[in-house]
Amino acid sequence: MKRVNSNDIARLAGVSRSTVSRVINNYPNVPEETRQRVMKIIRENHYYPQLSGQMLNGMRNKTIGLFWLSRSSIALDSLSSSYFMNIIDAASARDYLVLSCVLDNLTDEKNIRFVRKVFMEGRIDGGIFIGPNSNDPLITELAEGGEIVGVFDFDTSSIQSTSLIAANFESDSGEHAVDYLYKLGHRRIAIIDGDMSRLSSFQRHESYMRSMLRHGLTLRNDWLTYGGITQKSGYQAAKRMLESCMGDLPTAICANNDAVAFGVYDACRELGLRIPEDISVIGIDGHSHGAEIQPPLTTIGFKFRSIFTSLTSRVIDAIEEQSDIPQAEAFTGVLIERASCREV
Amino acid sequence: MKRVNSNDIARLAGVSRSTVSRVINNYPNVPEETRQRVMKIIRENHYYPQLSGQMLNGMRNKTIGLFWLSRSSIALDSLSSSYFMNIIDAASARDYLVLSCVLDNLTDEKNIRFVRKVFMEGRIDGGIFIGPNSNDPLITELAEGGEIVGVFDFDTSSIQSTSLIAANFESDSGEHAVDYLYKLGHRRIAIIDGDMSRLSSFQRHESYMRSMLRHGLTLRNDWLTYGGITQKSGYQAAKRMLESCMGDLPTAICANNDAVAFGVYDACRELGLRIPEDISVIGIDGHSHGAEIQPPLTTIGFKFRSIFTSLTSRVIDAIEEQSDIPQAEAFTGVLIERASCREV
DNA sequence: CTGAAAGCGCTTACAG
DNA sequence: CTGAAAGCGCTTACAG
Repeated sequence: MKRVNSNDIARLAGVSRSTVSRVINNYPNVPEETRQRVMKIIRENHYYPQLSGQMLNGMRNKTIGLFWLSRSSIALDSLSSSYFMNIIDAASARDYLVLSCVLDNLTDEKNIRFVRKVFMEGRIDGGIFIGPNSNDPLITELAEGGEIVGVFDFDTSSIQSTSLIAANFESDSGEHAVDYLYKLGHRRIAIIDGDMSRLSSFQRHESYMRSMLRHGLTLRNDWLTYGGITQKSGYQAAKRMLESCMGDLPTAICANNDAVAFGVYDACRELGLRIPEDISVIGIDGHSHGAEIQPPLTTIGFKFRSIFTSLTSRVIDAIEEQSDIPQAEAFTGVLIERASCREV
Repeated sequence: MKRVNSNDIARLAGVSRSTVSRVINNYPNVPEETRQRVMKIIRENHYYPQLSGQMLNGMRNKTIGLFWLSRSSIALDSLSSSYFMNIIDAASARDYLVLSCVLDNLTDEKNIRFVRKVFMEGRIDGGIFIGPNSNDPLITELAEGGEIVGVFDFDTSSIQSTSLIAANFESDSGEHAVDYLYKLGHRRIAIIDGDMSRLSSFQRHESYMRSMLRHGLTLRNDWLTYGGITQKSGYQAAKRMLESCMGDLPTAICANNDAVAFGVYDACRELGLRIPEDISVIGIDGHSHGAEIQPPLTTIGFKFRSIFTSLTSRVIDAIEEQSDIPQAEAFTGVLIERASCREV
């Protein structure tokens, strides 16, 4: 059962393959009558132009690659699954498809070769990376090689290539968090940092510090600790930190993100600390789970749908060679005041 | 900056394009020395064969389409996000990529055309559908047209095409649930059904009934209700059902799946019913969230990773034209006894 | 407005 | 073991 091709359609419609192609690609110089006739034959015979033929002529694939890094942190996270949905939706709205890949890291030679291959084989018109280290060399290499690359949470300052497109968090969410706690009367504030190789974690760290210094608060070593970006790492960091200063606790904890804050909840529960009675907790992200947990988590919330829609659609703009595409956009967070922080 | 092609490699290596192709495709009749020389040139020049050229010669794409149905029920569900991961992993282990599409339904003409197009354009070698109605005509059409189609939770009994591959739940999970409650002494058992157009919901319904009848239990209309497959629909169904028989409550509720069970929890909380003191609840699925919720949910658990790995790898087997591929596999659930059911 | 022809990048009988 | 040639299914200058 041979699949019908443009030759068959041409013959059946009594035109040349050129004309069939013109109809398919909506060339203006085809009389309406011819167009209708050809379209009818196409429909009747269930003809679908083969992508491979089209691509060989330099046409676009209409596919973007989605590269998810650090599987462990996203596996069971509803926030990631909605990221994913947002990207598919945004691509779909532009008539693009999404090829999804999950990678543990971008450092193994095997993974690097894999990503290069996906780009170079002509499978995708561009790619989006979620969760890479800031300044990852492969991403830079691809962008400088002219590939269209979108990245969530990436430092573009050192890269000139216009084919690198980023969507980032504002750089001062940490300040908002500390300022809010300060306003509630907190002076004894602990900080759990994330993964410092990620732009957002680094920026949050820096902006916590800025606000602490601005308010003249003491940066106590036993109240500062490195965590990670997962709930588990937040739990471990909080437990370690709180146990080390049990007689002299902070009154509030800034968690690098909401998942880490959930980990802080776990640690507090285990140590018998009530939130917010004994200790206040503030996150950053606006994870939907934060509204369901007890007590509901106060956080700096972001509109992830907008972030990913913007990123995806700018990547597609770049693929379609539009001009004046903003290379990096930083999104603003807003305080979502729930019940995990109290006045002191 | 022209991309290097097989001609360039041939010239640089002092061989013909035929030989370059033979090296790339691991033909046996190439002397090791030649192979090495060609490979070296390929690496040095960062040559990647264009997929479109290869496909035009009938080679495989090494891509499978993943069609997620009923977006609403999967959007924020960690179970779905792990389904997804399992499929990508299983495909990746076989060197296949996954093109992901999300669709509300398979009934809109627009969606039907979209799916047909993805298959027919030659983008994918086969596809996997998650969450379609049992007996969906499009899936039947594709399979009978010779496309390789894998489906999760699908009735294959009326379809002869060997290119249709299914992974299903065992048909008697409902019996396990009711039998367990019976063993705990429950005689007043309520049932919340799911979406009867899905094979699993229908089978669970039937097997609840079977067990109820076998034990001689009364099927009371006010204790039977239709729900859906989401937490929200479970909440609504449970609330409606419980409110309608407040003076004469069942002692246990069988929820069509774990998400529905979570909805039952919500309804019970709202109505002031304690689980399991006032009413026992049992789910089906083995959702990880069930272990975290209070009280931890007793359920019939499935190994989703195995289900999706099996489905994906059988689809790839079919793509690669292997023989004796099991067309439908039914997976067995095991009782996970937690704290939501008590003895009466 | 339209067709014949060239060409995109590959693979694979075929012939040697 | 290897190359020249045909061909996969399309699009697009080009010429009319």
